[in-house]
Amino acid sequence: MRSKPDISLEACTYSHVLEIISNKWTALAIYAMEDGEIRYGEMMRRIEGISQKMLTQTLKRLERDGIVNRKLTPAVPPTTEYSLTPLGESLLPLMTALKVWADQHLDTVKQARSSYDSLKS
Amino acid sequence: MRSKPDISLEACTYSHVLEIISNKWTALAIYAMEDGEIRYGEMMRRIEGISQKMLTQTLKRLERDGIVNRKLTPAVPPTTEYSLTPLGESLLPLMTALKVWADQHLDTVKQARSSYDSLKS
DNA sequence: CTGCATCCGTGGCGATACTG
DNA sequence: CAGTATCGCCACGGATGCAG
Repeated sequence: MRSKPDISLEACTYSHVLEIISNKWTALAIYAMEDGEIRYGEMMRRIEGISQKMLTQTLKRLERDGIVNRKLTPAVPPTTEYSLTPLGESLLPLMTALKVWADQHLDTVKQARSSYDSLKS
Repeated sequence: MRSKPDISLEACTYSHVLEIISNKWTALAIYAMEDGEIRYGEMMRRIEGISQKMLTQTLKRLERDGIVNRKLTPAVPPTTEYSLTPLGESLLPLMTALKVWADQHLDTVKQARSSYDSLKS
């Protein structure tokens, strides 16, 4: 019996979720907002090593996906508050689950890597 | 008041998990193995659109991370069976959680995207 | 059958400079 | 303060050909 392809990128829904949250800075941006509203500059200061360009780009994507709310106050100087939408907050349990797995198993992964690398050297 | 960065890529453990599972074909490869051992060629046939190079590369990474087991039978022609390790199986609940979220909220994301795009056009 | 080697295009990301 | 614009690097991934 020969099988036809039954696993596709389009049909695999969790691949699409990963597209949303797997960008380099996305998880950190969400993490910065989990306690409520936060200003652009405050995020810059809290997230180590992020550039203005990447913060802007990351937030824009999240806003487009309906995960983040952008509240602009046009004054001089202007202020912008970012916060999670209900949709964004629904991601938090997922992130937590990832974190739990990480805390339990990341050491094992690191060990597997180093033993694999030492064998192949 | 916090003025120092307290969120970093290194310290954020779920960023590391994402590095493991967020490659383009990784989720699909794991998905193909969730029912048990499967041969290389069988995976090629089941996963739509994957190339040999990417399947090999994906499996190698997963093997290095201790997520996948590789059982080579050197015959003519050779056969190779891939399967999830216990560590790999511990990822399945995570994938399921992603899938559940996807099924519940992916439509909302798509709507948010199209309404965002129509506003910005 | 199960890979590895190579070329190459695309896009993510960083650094820097500029603006309302 | 909160962005935009531009340049350049490099890893990811696709296509193709070769090998044990």
